[in-house]
Amino acid sequence: MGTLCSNENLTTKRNRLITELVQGKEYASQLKSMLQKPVGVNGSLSTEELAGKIIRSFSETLSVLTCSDQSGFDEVCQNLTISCENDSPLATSCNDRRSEDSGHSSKRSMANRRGCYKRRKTDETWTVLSHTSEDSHAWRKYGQKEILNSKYPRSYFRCTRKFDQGCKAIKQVQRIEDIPETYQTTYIGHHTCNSMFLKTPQMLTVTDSSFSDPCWESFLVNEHSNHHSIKIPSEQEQPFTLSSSSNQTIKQEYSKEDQTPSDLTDNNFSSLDNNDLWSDLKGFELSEKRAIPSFNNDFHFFESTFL
DNA sequence: TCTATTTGACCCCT
DNA sequence: AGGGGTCAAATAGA
Repeated sequence: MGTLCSNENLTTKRNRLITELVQGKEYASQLKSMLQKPVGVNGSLSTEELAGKIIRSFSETLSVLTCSDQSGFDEVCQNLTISCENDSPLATSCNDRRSEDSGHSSKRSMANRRGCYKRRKTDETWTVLSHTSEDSHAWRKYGQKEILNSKYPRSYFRCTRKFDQGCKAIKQVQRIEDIPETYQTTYIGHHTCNSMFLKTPQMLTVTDSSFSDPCWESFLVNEHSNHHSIKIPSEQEQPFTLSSSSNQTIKQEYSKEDQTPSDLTDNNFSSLDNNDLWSDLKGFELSEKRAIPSFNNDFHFFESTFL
């Protein structure tokens, strides 16, 4: 991934994004065809291989968008009309002071800490409401806070891979008092750790109960640009079990984890029409309009991004 | 002993 | 100034 963050100019990055996304779409289309006619379609790639390629495509795309070349990322964000709220840099040398401190037993002086604190809200954020605060990723709680006018405290989690793989994903979980047994989970930043890729194939397994659960509710709150638009999924977009059963292979985080690019699209769709990248993407649109398999939110959102 | 969680304090941001 | 995000020592648990 690190090699992806070289000094590519904006045009190069854009082309790479387009290529990756178009490729991913094509793979998803193939996958759908294979699922419809599972026996001996084309005889080329297996469903697993296709799924892997799709995942890889998204990963490449995300890595381009979130690479350490902050200026490039900002440019891409702006061209995507994403409000990244880039008044402050996302990743400064001080942004992750804990990692700098890891291994140091002595307490840092307050003078050294001053000015190093950076809020993470400038990262891409999205919010999910669900009946559980759990998901497929390994999180480590690092704080809890009583929130004003809120009955329940807010818990703060970071990815357990933060130190060994530098994953910057964090989440905040707060129980909603108005809605029983419902948690609002705010994810900040994407997982860059490998655990995501190791677990991803599991998202293909969905239990029937997860589809039929009448109590299932989940929707996203896009916080870009402070536009808190709520996306209420269709029935097809309710594929994941939110129960805290032992089978945790399917969790909502898969959907929101990978749907972020489309999340941007869903909520900022109109604004994209006027930028070059969107025009380019539309230009790449395949002639054959296919529905992406609904068993997977990721694919569905992927489709909605481009079709 | 190691790892995870709790919790009070610190500090940034609005 | 105060709310909220993070740190890190203390504590709990495996």
